[in-house]
Amino acid sequence: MRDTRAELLLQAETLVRRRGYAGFSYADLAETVQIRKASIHHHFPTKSDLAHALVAAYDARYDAALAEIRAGEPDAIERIAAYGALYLGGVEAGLGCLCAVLAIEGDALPASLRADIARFFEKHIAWLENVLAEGVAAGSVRVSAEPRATARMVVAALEGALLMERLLAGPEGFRGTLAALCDGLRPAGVSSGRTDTI
Amino acid sequence: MRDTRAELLLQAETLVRRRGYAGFSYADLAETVQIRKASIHHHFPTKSDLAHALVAAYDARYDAALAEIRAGEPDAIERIAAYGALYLGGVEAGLGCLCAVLAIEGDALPASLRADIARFFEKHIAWLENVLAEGVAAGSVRVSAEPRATARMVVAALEGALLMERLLAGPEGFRGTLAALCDGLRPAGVSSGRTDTI
DNA sequence: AAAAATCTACCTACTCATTGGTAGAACAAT
DNA sequence: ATTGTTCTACCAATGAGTAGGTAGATTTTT
Repeated sequence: MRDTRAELLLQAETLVRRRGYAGFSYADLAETVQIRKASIHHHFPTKSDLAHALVAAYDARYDAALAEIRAGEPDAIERIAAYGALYLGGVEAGLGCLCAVLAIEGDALPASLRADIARFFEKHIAWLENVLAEGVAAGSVRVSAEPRATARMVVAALEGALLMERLLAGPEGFRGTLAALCDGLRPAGVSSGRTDTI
Repeated sequence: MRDTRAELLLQAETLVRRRGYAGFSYADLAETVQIRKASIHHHFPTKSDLAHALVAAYDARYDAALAEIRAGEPDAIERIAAYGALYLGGVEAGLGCLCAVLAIEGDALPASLRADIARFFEKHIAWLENVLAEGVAAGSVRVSAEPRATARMVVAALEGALLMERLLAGPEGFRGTLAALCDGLRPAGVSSGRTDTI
């Protein structure tokens, strides 16, 4: 037995992340999943239904990952490094962030979808703000501005790096940015852990 | 007399930056410029011709802006703040970065266009690397990793912030990220100029 | 347990608007 | 008179979405 719905979600996600929301069609998806176009409409009546489902699934996966990082990693900088590593998978696979893709086409999207995407980002910012605040309290993080602004900056930097390095230097380039980002948050004098400088 | 070509470039740029490359059509453009669809093809035979012209014009404007910043502003951090302020215009107008938009839809674009976009980003990175290196030499900038990686990080952070804050907190949010970014580059102990903390 | 009704998943075969793009005529400027 | 610009009038292909039907599994009724 084959879970067509899950297969549709999987393939649609990679199509969107590769070519954008407006850049892929039900026909494309039908071909990669080996199903008729009309059958997709059975699972996802409209394209924006599909988009909503994609964001929900993507968001849920990130939720799980964030919780796991929080549970498994005590150090703030390491948490951020682990968070950054989540994006790395996208760079390696040549896929943009689903929500970044949708955010960019925002004006052509239904408002409800835009709200979902906004929530996705806000959630990440809140998570990071928390991580940073704990790190500051523990003395393992040096934040110049308020943690909130720094949290926004971290998400922005990673989203931007994923966007850019997919075209430029690939994983190599992304790792460099991640290292620079983490180094900037470390208290003075402490060197990086990833960029085996020692 | 009316410069139709320039008008087409201007309106096409805002359309792309608002809705994405695949998300706008010659019909849309024709309507906003008040011209027939076929007349656009006279100026830009194919859609990718138009895209190339858009990137070229955009790139040229940034070239000019970067040169002006370099000439008019001696301090490295202030240069970066001024560079960031270029993006702010986009946030205020609700427009994404043209090259970010195109980068995201990369896989659906002609390779030559992708090359143009890559060059755009590389140029910015090189410019920032230079600014940072000079700043380090002058003692006005503290770079933890190599300047090259930090330069990539700065572009990524600004591109990401533009992408994100257009949906979230707008100019307010963007300015926060820019401030956090600049603060992170300042030598220890020196506070921000924008975030009137004092 | 058998029969009837319903549901799920998929199909073929459309609709109809929109897509990028073309051909060739009309108009405008020099 | 020629060149550059815009037009009308198309085209074939593709877009999302619909109509209506079929095979098989499940549930409900008897």
